[in-house]
Amino acid sequence: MGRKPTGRPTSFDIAYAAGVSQPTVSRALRGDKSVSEKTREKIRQIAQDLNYTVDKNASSLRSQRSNTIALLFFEDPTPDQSMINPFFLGMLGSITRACANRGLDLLISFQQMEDDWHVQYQDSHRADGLILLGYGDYTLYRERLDQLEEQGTHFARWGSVSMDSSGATVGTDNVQAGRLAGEHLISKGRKGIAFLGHAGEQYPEFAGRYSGLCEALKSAGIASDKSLQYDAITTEEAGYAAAKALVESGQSFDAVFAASDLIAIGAMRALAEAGKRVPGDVAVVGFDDIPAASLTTPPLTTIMQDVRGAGEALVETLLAQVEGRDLPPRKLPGKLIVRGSTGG
Amino acid sequence: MGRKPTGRPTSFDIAYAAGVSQPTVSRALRGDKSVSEKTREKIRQIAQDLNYTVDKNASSLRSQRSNTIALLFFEDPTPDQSMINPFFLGMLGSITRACANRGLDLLISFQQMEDDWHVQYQDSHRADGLILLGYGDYTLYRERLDQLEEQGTHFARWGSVSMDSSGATVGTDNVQAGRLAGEHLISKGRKGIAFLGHAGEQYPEFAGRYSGLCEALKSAGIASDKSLQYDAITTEEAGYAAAKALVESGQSFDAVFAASDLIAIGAMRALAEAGKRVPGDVAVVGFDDIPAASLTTPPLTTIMQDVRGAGEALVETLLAQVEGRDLPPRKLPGKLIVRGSTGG
DNA sequence: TTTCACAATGTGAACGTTCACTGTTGTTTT
DNA sequence: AAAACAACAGTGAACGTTCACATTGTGAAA
Repeated sequence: MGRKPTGRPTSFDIAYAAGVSQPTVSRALRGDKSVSEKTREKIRQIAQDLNYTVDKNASSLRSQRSNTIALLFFEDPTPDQSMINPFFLGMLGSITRACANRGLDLLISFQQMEDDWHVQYQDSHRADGLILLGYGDYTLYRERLDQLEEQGTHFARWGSVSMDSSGATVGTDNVQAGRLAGEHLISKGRKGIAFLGHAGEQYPEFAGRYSGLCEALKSAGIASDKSLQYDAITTEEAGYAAAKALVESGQSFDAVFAASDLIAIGAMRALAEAGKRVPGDVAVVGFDDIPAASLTTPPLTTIMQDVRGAGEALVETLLAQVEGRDLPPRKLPGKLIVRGSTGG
Repeated sequence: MGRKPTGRPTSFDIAYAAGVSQPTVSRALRGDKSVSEKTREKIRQIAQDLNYTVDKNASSLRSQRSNTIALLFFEDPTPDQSMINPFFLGMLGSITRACANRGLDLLISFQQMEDDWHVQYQDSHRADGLILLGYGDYTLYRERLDQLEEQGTHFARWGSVSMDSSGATVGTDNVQAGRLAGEHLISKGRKGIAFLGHAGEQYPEFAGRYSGLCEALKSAGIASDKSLQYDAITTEEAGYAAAKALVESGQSFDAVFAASDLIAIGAMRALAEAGKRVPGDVAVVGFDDIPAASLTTPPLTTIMQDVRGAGEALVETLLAQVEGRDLPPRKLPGKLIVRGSTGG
C-alpha cells in the first residue's frame, strides 16, 4: 500500500528519453504546431510509455490558467441538513458533462449565503471562473454579485435573465414558460387558476412565471385575480402551507400553477387532505420536471427546463467571458410535459 | 468588465508592507507556530486589507499537496442521458460537506466505465486522492481498482465491505440492513417475501441484502424460497420488469423487498397494473430512502443508509490513507424507515 | 553564391509558493 | 559568567511547467 519508491517522471525525463529539450516536450504535448509532426508523435509515445502526465499545478501556475471552473450552489440558509433542490442536481449533471466535453475540471462547493464565497475561488487561482447556481432571495446576494463583478471575477449565473443583468446570465424564459402553463390549463377549461410562489422582485424567476400566467389569462379574456397568488419559497413544506391557506381562504379555484415541482407536490398533499381531487376538482401544474414529478399520483404535469442546454450555455458563456468576449444573456424556452395532474 | 489593471498581490507585497521577509508571510498565513503571535496577526490583517489570498497552484506545486480530492461517479454505461441515481446525489451533498469542514476542495467527474479514469487525477497532481462512487457490475471495474492500487493511488470507495477489500472501503452493512427489512416484513405477518435485485457476486451489495433477508427468514423459522428472487439492476424499469415477471410467474407472495427504492417504485407500478394493492395484498420495502420514496402512494417503507456518516467516513478514510495510516474498512448500519407501503 | 525567410528546436528565466538551513536575539542552565 | 538552548526571522533554492527570445538549419528568392 506504500507509494511508489521512485518519484513520478517529469517532462525532463521524457525529454531525455526522446533526445530533445524539455520545453519541446511541453510544446509537443500541448499539440503546438511548431513542433514537427514526427517528434510530436515520438514524444507522445514515450510519455505514454513512461506513464507521464503533465503536472496541473505547475502548468496552471506558469500559464495562469487552471482550466477549471468552480460551481457554487447556494440556497437560503438551509433549514434541515442536505436536501438539495433536485432540479439543481440535474443541472450539476449537465454542467459536468459540458465541462468534460471541453476538457475542463469542475470544482464544486455548496455555500451558505453568509459565506464569503465571493472572494475565494478565482482569487486563489483555483478556477478560471465561477458558475453560480441557486434560487433564493435575489436581493440577498445581489450585493455579492456586484462585488464579484467589481473584482473582475469571471462568472456566469443561472437565474432570471430579465433583471438588469449582473454579469453573464442564462435562464429559462420564465414568462414564456408561465404562459405555456397558463394556456394549457385554460385549454383544459380552467379559469380560476391559483399561483403558488413568490411574485415579488426578490424572486424574479417566480415573478416571471406568474406574469406569464397572467398574460395567458389576459389573452384568453380571463381576468387575473391577484388574491389567488400565494407566496411560497421552493420547498414541499411551503407548497403545502400555501395550498392549505388557499383552501382555507374559501376562494373558489379549479387549478393551481405552482412555481416549482416541490411546491406542487406539497400542494397536492394539502389538496388531498382537504378532500379535493386532482385533477377532478383541481388541476395542478408544476415547474422543473424533477424526477419525482413522474412518480406522484397522479403524475405531475409540469414545465421542463432545458437542463442540458442550460449546462452547455452556462459553460460556454463563462468560457467566453474568460477569453474576453462577453456573450449576451440567454433565455432558454420551457417545455410543457403533460401528465395526469391536469387530466392527461 | 475588464480585469484589474494591476496584478493581484503576492506574498512579497504583503511581506513588504509588513516589513518582514516573504517566507515569514507564508508561515504566518499557514498558522505556523514559529511565527510570533504578534507578527502573525499583523500579517493576517495586512493580507486581508490587500485582499490577498494564497495562490493554490504555487502552494500545491511546492508542497506536493493539493488539499483537493476528486469524486468519481460511475455507473454502467448510462442508457439514457443523465439520470443519476438520487442516492448518490445525496452522497454528493454529504461528501461536499465533509470536505468543506476540513478545508478540502472537491473535484467532481462522472465517468463511463470505459474511460481511463484510473490514471488521470492523482497522477496529474490535481487531487491527493480519489473517492469512487457507483453501483454496478463489480467485476467490471474490479480490474481498474487493482490497477489503481498498484499505481499507489490513494482512494476510498463506497461499496460492499465484505469482499476481499480492494483498498479502503466504506459501505452500509447490507446484511444487517437486509435482516432489518426481513424482520419488519415478518413482524407484519408476511411470509412469502420476494426479493427484487441481483443476488450474484457481481453485485455484492444486493447480494448482502438478500442474504440478510434470508437470515431473517431463517431466524423466524420460515424457509426461504430461491425462486422468489428476481434479478434487477437499480432502475425503475428493471424493478417494473422484475415485478411483472414475478406476478406473471403465478407464484404466491405477500411481500416484496426491493434492493433499491427505484426498483421498489417500478415494482409498485407493476403491482398496481396487476391489480395488487399495496400494502393490502403485497407489502413493499425499498432501499436507500431517496427523496421520491416519501412521495409515492403509498409512501415507501425503506432502509435509509447513513448518507451523512458515509460522506464523513469516506473523506476521513481517504485522508488517513493520504497521510500514510490505513484505516480498516467501515460498515455503517442501515435504518428502517416505516411508511405506508408496509401498512404503516 | 549570397540573402532572406521560415520552420524547428534550444536557452534562460519566471510563475508564487514552501522547504531546509542559517543567523540572530534573549533566556535559561550549570 | 560561559555555555546551551529556545524562539523567531532571514536566505537561497526548489517544485515542474510555460513563456519570450535566441539559435540553428533548410530551401527559395535574389
